[in-house]
Amino acid sequence: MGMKKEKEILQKYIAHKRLKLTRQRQFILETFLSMESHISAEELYREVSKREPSIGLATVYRTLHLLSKSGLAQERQFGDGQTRYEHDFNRSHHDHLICTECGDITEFEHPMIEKLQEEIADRNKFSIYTHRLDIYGLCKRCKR
Amino acid sequence: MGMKKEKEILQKYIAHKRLKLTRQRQFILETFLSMESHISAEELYREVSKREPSIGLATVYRTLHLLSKSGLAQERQFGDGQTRYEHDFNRSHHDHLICTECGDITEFEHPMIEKLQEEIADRNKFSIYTHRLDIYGLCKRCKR
DNA sequence: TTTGATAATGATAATGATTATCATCATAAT
DNA sequence: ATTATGATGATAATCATTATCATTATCAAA
Repeated sequence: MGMKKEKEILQKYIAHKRLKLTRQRQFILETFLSMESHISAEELYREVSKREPSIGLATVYRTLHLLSKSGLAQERQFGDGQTRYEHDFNRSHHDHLICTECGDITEFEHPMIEKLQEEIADRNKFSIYTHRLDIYGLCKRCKR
Repeated sequence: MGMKKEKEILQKYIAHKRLKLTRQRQFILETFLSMESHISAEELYREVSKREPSIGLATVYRTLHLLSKSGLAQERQFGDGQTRYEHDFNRSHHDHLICTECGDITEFEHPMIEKLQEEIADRNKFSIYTHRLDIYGLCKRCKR
């Protein structure tokens, strides 16, 4: 699997911050990358536990924060009560269609919407740091 | 204060569902309407307690759910860990600019963005139930 | 390559927001 | 007024996440 670049990024971040590269962090990163995007800490923990039962839930949480800070993951809330983490390496900004029936999350990009947002920010003398657009409804499979 | 209409709506909802119109529910609604939008349950509870210290936090939570179901309030998450409730009577859809420095929330409307979203939904054979667009950054006061 | 400083781990207690429980009370229809 | 039942207040429970702490692992320097 092509996760060499991601491992390098983590190593670089860890070196820069004078942290330590542990067996657990490496394994959690590998597992994170092997799973689909938008997983919760609990889901990742269950997957990790299959092959490394000694790794604790707290370490999964800690590592997810680390991945977020190093730019490999992004924390997001979709309103189901738990934080979800999406892959964030070499990804351009995108937004989400969330199916309220099956929980499926589809990503999309729309440059024109971004442009219009800047317009609004200007009008309000607001300086944008980030944004999110979540569209809730039924995906093509669930709307019968 | 012009909250006659809102009281009627609550009464109608309560009658329809065969619930009961209590002193607490009326007072919580009045207080909710007298405060600015986007408050948390805790904030509303503190305000309510000033004049009606006997009203419990659980009742505030329960009443906020009731107001949401009756269309007078809308629950929203802005990522600060607590649900916020906005006034939702006679209001058209709008989105939010959230200042990450001072917490200020400004509302805006942009019909063109709505249109573009429908386009995306069509393209994905997705049927929209609702959406939210939150723009995070610094408001004009906080960006120095 | 040992050593030593210190970051990381795993287990688990703590937290904070929200919800459930339950005995008692209030409302509204009879 | 009576009564059936929904509502309340106090508080225990829940759930996701974070903090604590004794122990272990990493890594840079000797």
